[in-house]
Formats: sequence, C-alpha cells, structure tokens
Amino acid sequence: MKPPSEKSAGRRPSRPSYEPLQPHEIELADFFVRMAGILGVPRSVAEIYALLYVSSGPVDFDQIQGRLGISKGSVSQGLKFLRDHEMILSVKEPGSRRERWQPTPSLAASLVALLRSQVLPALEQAQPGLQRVLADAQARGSQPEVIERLSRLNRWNSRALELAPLLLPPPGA
Amino acid sequence: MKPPSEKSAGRRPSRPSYEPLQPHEIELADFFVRMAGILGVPRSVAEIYALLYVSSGPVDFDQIQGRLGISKGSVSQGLKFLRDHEMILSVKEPGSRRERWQPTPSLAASLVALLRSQVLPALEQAQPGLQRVLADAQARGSQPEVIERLSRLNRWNSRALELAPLLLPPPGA
DNA sequence: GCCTAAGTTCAAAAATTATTGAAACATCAG
DNA sequence: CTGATGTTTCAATAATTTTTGAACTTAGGC
Repeated sequence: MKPPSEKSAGRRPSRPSYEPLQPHEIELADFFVRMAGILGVPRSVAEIYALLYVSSGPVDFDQIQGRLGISKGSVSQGLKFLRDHEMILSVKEPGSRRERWQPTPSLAASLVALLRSQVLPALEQAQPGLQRVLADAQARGSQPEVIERLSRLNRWNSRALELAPLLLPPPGA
Repeated sequence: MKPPSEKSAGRRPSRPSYEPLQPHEIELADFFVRMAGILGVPRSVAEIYALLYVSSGPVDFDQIQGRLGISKGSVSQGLKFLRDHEMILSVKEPGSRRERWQPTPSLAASLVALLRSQVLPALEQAQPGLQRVLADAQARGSQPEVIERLSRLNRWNSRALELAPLLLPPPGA
C-alpha cells in the first residue's frame, strides 16, 4: 500500500514526477549526443552525462530517470558506462543508500580516457597481426610500395602504443 | 568480345570469379574494420580500403566486388564514401571506361580529414547553442560551478573551431 | 548516334545496436 | 535479522544502420 503522494499533502511521494528537460538543457544534451555519436556512444548515455553536466548539484538515479524519461535499465547501463570510463563520480549522502552523481572535474580527461579505451585495445591486439602481414608481404616479394605502406602502418602502431601510457596513466590518476 | 581467359576454353567469362581474401589480407582488413568501427564507418567501407591498401596496383570495381564478396550497391556506396573523404584516387586507363582505385598517399591525412568532417560540423552548429546555454545559466544565476563548466565548454569549442583550419585546409591540399 | 559496359540509386531485407521492463539481487536502516 | 529500497541483469522488443539487388542512368567505344 503506497501512500497517496503527488501534489500537496501526501506522505512520501513514491513517484515525485520530474520536470522534463528545459530548452537550454536540451540544447546542451543535443551537443553531447552529437559528439558522443561520433564515437559510437549511445544517445541515452550522452543525455545522462549532459544532465549531470548542467545540474548544480549531484543528481540521483530517480531524477535521471524521471527528467530524461528513460527506463531504469537504461539509466543503470548508462551510469555503468560513465562509471567504467571514469566520467562521473558518486557522492553518497549519510543516512541513505541512494547514490548521487556528478561529472568528474575534467571533461578533457574523460574524453581522452574514453578514446584510449576504444583505440588502445585495437592497437594492442593488432600489433602481432600487422607484423605478420608485413613479414608476409616481404616474404612473397610484394611491390615496394605495398611494403612501404605496411611498414609505416607498423611504425605508427608501435609509436601509438608507446605514446599511449603517457597520455594518461591507465587506472589511477 | 573479351579474350577467352579463365581456366580452359570457356567463351566470355562474364563473371571471372575472384579469389576471396587471403589470410594476411583478412588480418589487415580486420584491423581497418576495427579502427573504422570506432568512428562509425561501416565494415564494407573499411574492407574496401583495406583491399586497396594491400594491393600492389589499382583495383577495379569488379575486383573489389568479387574479392570481398559484397554487392554492387555496397561497392558503389563504399567507393563514394572513400572518394568523398578523399581517401582514394582513381586511375583511368586509356581505352576503357573502367576506373581503377588506389589509396591516397597519406593515410594520416585521410584520417584527419575524416575526423574533421565529422567533428567540425558538430562544433559549428553547436556554437550559437552553447553560447545561449551559457548566457541562460548566467541569467538565471546558476551555481558558479555550472557557469564555470559551461564557460570552459564554450572556450574549447571556439578554440577548436579556430584551430581546425590549420589542421588541414578544407577542400584543396 | 546507338548500344552496352560501368556505375548509381533506392526501397526493401537483413544485421546490428539500443532500450525497455519485469524479475533477481544486494544492501542497509530499523 | 528482515523487509523494503535501490540497483542490476537480461531476454524480448524497438530503433537504427547496413547491405542487397534490380531498375535506372550515364558515358564512351564503335
């Protein structure tokens, strides 16, 4: 038995009904959605980040769900993604189990981390394969032009892998 | 009338039957497919590029279709994409209408151009909106922290737009 | 100028990716 | 302990993106 709730008197409002995004918030969300799209990050994730970004204080799960009008599942998965990529931080208030979220201080750092997490694994796993492709081409006496291309690709790959750790240390900051 | 060709006698090989990709070619294609995936470029486009990249000479439409085992439509659209982003060049041979393709000399330049073409429009179209969002937040007296975030976002956006033309001149080289 | 090889277009089908929501799980306030 | 709150999981569905193929267009060789 849930209390009456909603406007006026009611005890605990079980579904407080949240305002949808305001025009200025939508504008920002659109921007993040577009940028995220370039990297293949889903809309809902970008929207969540945008909401945290324009909000004055930390925002909790239900507020996110309510204001964006998306499902619990999406909120949970979106927060997981943002957490995993260290783009948000949680602030726990004392007498509550509820978590409240806010963006990490540096969006730049977040973006670099995100890129790293996508590009690095590809570079790493490609390393041996690329070397093999080059060796192969040399062995079969391919055109010098092709050899040159493949060599360059290998050099880049190696350099990128060397440089990567400098861009941002892997887990800790 | 085409010469006999193909194994033994047969008349006109209307479909010459092309070899599927070799293991070393597949390896390279996988690499390109993965990298392209990060930027949301479809698999077939990455495969076409990879094929041109490992091939000794220019490759024609039918060879691409045959060796990759994809449809005419995909080849056409893929080549269009690569052409539009100046990632490939065509070499026309004299007595034939057929075009033959090869990668542009610099993969690096191609990548930069590709990125530009995705990011720049987003930055440009966002510019006025972002300014509005900031002005809005100031007008409504939002928390200094939020104002600060939005200001930084605006500054980045502007700087990126200023820097962009330096990275690579828009159309001509 | 024809006529056909070469390539493009685009609606429909297939493949992929994102979202939902109901059920399971975990945690902690009481 | 225990029960409700807060969150996660994941199979099913919805939305989006990619690919296909047949009809159409174009260009150039003859």
